[in-house]
Amino acid sequence: MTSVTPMERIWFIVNLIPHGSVLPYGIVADLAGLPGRARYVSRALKLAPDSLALPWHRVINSQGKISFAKDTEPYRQQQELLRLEGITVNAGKISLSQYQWKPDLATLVMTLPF
DNA sequence: ATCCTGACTCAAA
DNA sequence: TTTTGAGCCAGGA
Repeated sequence: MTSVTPMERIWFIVNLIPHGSVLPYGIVADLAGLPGRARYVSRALKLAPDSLALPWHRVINSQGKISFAKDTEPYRQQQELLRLEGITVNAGKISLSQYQWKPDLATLVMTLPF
């Protein structure tokens, strides 16, 4: 009996976000089957082992903004990683209508380990 | 159990 | 459009 923990579900979803795309915390939670737990997503990313090499920078908040204070190193790092994928931060925001990943749900569900 | 914290969200102002 | 405030929900002290 293999059990997939809530945190592992989140890591799984984040790992699926394509290069050049982003996804809000709340949507990641929804796709992971954990509606209403956006804050849990941020915690899961913080605790994720580096060995997983998750594309954590592709997760932003629902307002299209990076959720780190803009005068911090993590903020600058995330902004740079996104820039390398062709995603620009204008006036502190990222265009969700332009970059948000919209997976084919029917296909996605079949790939889920949960 | 109680209180505080946070890589969140939504609605109201 | 930006800022607040209340709501939210695990974790940790």
